[in-house]
Order: sequence, then C-alpha cells, then structure tokens
Amino acid sequence: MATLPPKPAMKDRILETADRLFYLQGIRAIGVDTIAAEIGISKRTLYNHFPSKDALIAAYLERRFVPPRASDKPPAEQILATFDALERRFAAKDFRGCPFVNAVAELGPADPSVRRIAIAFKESRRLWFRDLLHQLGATDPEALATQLALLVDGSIAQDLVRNDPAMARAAKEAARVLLANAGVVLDENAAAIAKKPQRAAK
Amino acid sequence: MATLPPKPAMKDRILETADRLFYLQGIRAIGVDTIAAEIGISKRTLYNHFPSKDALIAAYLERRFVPPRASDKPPAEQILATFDALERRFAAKDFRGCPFVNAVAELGPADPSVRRIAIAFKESRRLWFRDLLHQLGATDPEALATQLALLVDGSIAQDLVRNDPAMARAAKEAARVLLANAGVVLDENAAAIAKKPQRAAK
DNA sequence: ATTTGGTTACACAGACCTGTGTAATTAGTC
DNA sequence: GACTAATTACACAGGTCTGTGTAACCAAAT
Repeated sequence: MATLPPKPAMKDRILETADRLFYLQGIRAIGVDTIAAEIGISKRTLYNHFPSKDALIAAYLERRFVPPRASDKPPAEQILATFDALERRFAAKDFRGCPFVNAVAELGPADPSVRRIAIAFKESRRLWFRDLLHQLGATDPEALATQLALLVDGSIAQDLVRNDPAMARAAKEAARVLLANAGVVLDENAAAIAKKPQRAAK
Repeated sequence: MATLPPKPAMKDRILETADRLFYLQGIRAIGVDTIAAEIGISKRTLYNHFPSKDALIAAYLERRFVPPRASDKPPAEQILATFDALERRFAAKDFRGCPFVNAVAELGPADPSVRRIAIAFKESRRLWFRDLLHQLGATDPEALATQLALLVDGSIAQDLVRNDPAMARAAKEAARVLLANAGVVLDENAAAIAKKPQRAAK
C-alpha cells in the first residue's frame, strides 16, 4: 500500500544529498550521476526536478543561506557564543570551510550569481554583528562588526587548511579584546549579571 | 657536454602560464590543453616537462610559496605594513584570494599534498609574526601571532567575495588594537622612535 | 654532415561530464 | 478497471579532460 507518502520530498532528498556531496567534496568534483546514484534514483528524475546542474548549485547555496536567528540572550554573549559554535563545527568531522567562500573559489569569477549570494551571506552576518554591537553601545559598531566578521572568516579559512578547532578560540580571544576596546563590558559572569537586574558589581 | 643548459626557459614559461591561469580561473577549470595553447606550444612538450597535471599543480603551489623576507625595518612597522601590502594586492585587478586556501577548497581533502604545502605556508607566516612580536616584547607572541594570521586570512576571504580592499584596512585597525593590548608601543612615528639608539640596536 | 635533443602535429584511447529522448513501469486516484 | 503523474532503465549525443604513441622536424653542436 502506501508505504511512503507519495510526494514527501524527492526534491528535498536530491537537495540534501547534493548539499552533502558538494560541500564535502567540491562542486566541480561531483557530477549529477554521482548524486543520483547516491540517492538511488535515475539521473532523469534529478533532471525532472532541476533543469540543470547550475540550478542545483544555486539551490544548494540558497539552502545554505540561513540568516543568523535572533536570540533573547545578552548581545555580548551572543557575539562570543558565535565563536563557541564555530569551534564546535570545526571539531566536527564533516566541516570543510565556508560553502560560499569555497564556491567562489571553485567557480571563480565566471559565475556572478554565486558571488552575489556569497556577498549577501557575509553581509547578513556583518549586519547581525552590527546590530548587537549597537545594542551594546559599542563605539563604531560598523567598523567593529567588519572586524568581527574578519575573525570569523579568518578562523574558518585557517581551520580549513589546518584542521585546528583552536583557531576558533583564538578568534574569540581577539574578539574579546576588540570588544573591550570598544567599551563593551565583558565579564565571565555576564550571563548571571544580566539575569539579575542588579547593578552591583561582583 | 660539460655545459648542458637545458633551456630552463620553457619550463619556466609553462609554470608561469600555469600559475596565472590556475590562480585566476581555478585549477580544475583549466586543462593542460588550455595552458599549452596559451603559450603556443604543443601539449606533448608540456608533458615532456611535467609528468602529470598533478605535478604541475604541485610545482605551481611550491612556486607560490615565498616565505616572508626579513627586513631591517622596525618590527611593529613590518607587521602593520603587511596589511598595507594586502590592501594594495586587493586593489589589483588580478587578485583572487589565497592560492593555497583556494587549492584546498577546490581539490578537497582528496589531495593531502596540497594541504601539506598550504599548512606550511600558513605556519611560516605565523612564525614570522611570532618572531617579530617576540622582538617587540609583546605578551604571548604565540597567541597574538595566530590572531594576526586570522586577520590576514579573514581579510583575504572577505575580499575574495566582496572585492573590497577596505577589508585590509579593517584588519589593520584590528591588528593595532590587538598589538596595543599586548603592550606593544604603537605610534604613528614609531619608525622615528625606533631609529633613535635605544638599546642593543644594530 | 651526422648525431642529438627538444619540439611539433596529430591521432587516439579511455574516462567522465551534462543533458536529452523514449518507452516501459509503478503507484496513487477517479 | 481506467486515468494520471512520477519514476525508471537505458541509450546516446556532444563535449571535455588527461595522458600516450608516433613520425616528422629543426637547431645546434660534433
């Protein structure tokens, strides 16, 4: 009988598999045959869902574009937690750098659409930093947000070649210094302090 | 027979052309035919000088590996000048990111030799930073050198996607803050100050 | 003038790639 | 059962790629 929902998501399965293979092994290194074979479908089915490999690549990158979600945690914590999350991702076996940077590096300047979405992604993260810094009353949130973005991308690039999650911690330490220099109050117990609306210092 | 100048010109021409094409358009995007055609030689000649494309790729990366040269300028200036040089390179039309990071991103984890040389390059720069920081008496030169390397690679990655030389200036500003925080004296006239016979100067 | 070594033209093998055409097959729906 | 829509197997066109084999060619040194 209906062993499977008729249209659960063939398209999703294709995208999911393409994502994994593209990201881990490179876009140019993976052919559509490989993707179809990995799922166990025919190449024809894949082309029934995506008109071309380029369309699949575009969908892959768009799927990777998840804007940083808002949080109710203290802004300073959110910023620093970014680097903790990075460190966790670095430690994972399947981390292979920033998919957008990699795609630009691979596809080169020939593909402007790839560059467009990569720019959008980088900018969205920069703006996320900027707004948090603004909430914190940092001096020159615009410039500092850019600098934090540099640290994020720098640690990603370094980890890509070195496979060393400590790069995330180094970035975090640098971020701490930059934040302090911008007048942001940084305390190890910042979370606890923020939770208790007291003004008493420790 | 004593002198057999095997015309190094040809091999160099091949390498030079391969370098330009590989770097600007990507290693996978350029075939050996394209390289040979660009020089105006036959593909056979190319294969007479390099046994395989992989060998050519390896030679290309090794050629790109130029360790930072020593200088007699004040260490702090050398460090900051790194970012000025970056900004100049970003502004150039033919800048396309770090060739080592790009190669790792392109060739993926399949090629361990590419990763090896990329690691060596990154480490050589880090050590160059570290030694300068040591001369400057910075606190924890080891950690700070890593952080400066993050800024360098971060600005390169950001410029790769954004095409914005200002990323180098942002990195320089961040570097200034980190240096100051490590106790390094930073003055716009640092050069003049350092020139004055302070202590054991050459 | 003959040997020698690098080079050339060119064909070709063997892969792999994207993308299509087609007819048969399945499964869910009326 | 009949209709519909997705999927399948499979062949194939046309392209690109790496790498090799071969015979001719050219220049300079012997």
